[in-house]
Amino acid sequence: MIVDDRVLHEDFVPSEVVHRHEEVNHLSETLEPLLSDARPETAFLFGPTGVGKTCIARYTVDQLCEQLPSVRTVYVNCWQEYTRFRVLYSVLEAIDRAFDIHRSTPKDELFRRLSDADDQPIVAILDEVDQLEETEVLYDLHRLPHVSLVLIANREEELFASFDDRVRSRLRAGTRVQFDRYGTDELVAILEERAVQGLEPGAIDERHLRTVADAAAGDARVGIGILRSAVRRADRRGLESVTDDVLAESIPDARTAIRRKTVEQLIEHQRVLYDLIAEAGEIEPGELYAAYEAAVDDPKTNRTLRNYLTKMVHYDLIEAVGERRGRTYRLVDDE
DNA sequence: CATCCACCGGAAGTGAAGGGAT
DNA sequence: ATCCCTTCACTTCCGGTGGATG
Repeated sequence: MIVDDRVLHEDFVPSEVVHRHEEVNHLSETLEPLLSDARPETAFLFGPTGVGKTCIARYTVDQLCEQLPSVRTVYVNCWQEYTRFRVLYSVLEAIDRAFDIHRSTPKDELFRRLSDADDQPIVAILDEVDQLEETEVLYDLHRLPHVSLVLIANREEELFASFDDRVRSRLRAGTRVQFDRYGTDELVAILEERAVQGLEPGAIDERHLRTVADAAAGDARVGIGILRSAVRRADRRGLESVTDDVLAESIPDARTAIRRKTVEQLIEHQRVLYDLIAEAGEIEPGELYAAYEAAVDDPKTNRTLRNYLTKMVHYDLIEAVGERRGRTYRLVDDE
């Protein structure tokens, strides 16, 4: 049933964009000055998850590369690379200037090397930039005339709130591209395109795609996840095409899969906290700390737990209700 | 109303790990 | 082999805040 597995992967970049022409144009206009050797403004892509921000950024930058092969491009996911060092390192790595750089290399050396590498323009896509812990690195990159930035985040206000003053004032100018939730029809078209490219003809019909799109509620990532899960399930059962039954089983499956993936990224002690909160439903900090200390062999300090908890709130896994005294923690409910 | 005090989170310090220089 | 330097996860210390308590 599956012809090309990659197409059903969420970070696949299609060769043709189904919707979002307007957004693509807006972004490519912003980057256009590069063609005449000028420096583009910083571009911001805002919108909820699964609306194609990452995909459109990569697609547009790829297109630019075809017109202008000399431009170097970097994609950095700030969820993983959240320190100044790691971001700078990722950029250097992408332009092949990362040789003999290691932990003991001072950060300023990384920056110096990057500013020396000004023979070719660099376009850096920083995804999930609101996860960045050392936002000064944006100031660093912005200072370099040969580096252009494409910054991706969920909400503008929250992103700017996390910046320090210097970064905020430098980046206030810049182009904003807003992405809205897909409608069902748009999502069906996107899924159809993937099905055409990745599946055997007739593997899934339009009616089922519509069901998938409805269940995904405007989130293409969830939609593609459901599609992938349904097709695999049907394949395992030796079916020729996706049926109602298979689809019904795949929907809840794919919905929790994304969260599960995030939970898996947590380190052991964070997961203990997560499980304790899940078990209690809702729990006060004092009680949570006590339960944690009882649950593990070598407990971390209270302060470290608070760091873990704020991180997990950031990841949208748990939610803190109330302020200071009287606060409780609970899991984020799945609408 | 005054005073606790549970909790939050910033700042600075510690020590392990990794690697260069000598 | 030794010393020195870095980053990074964690700890120690502490000031601020506002609901709880009498």
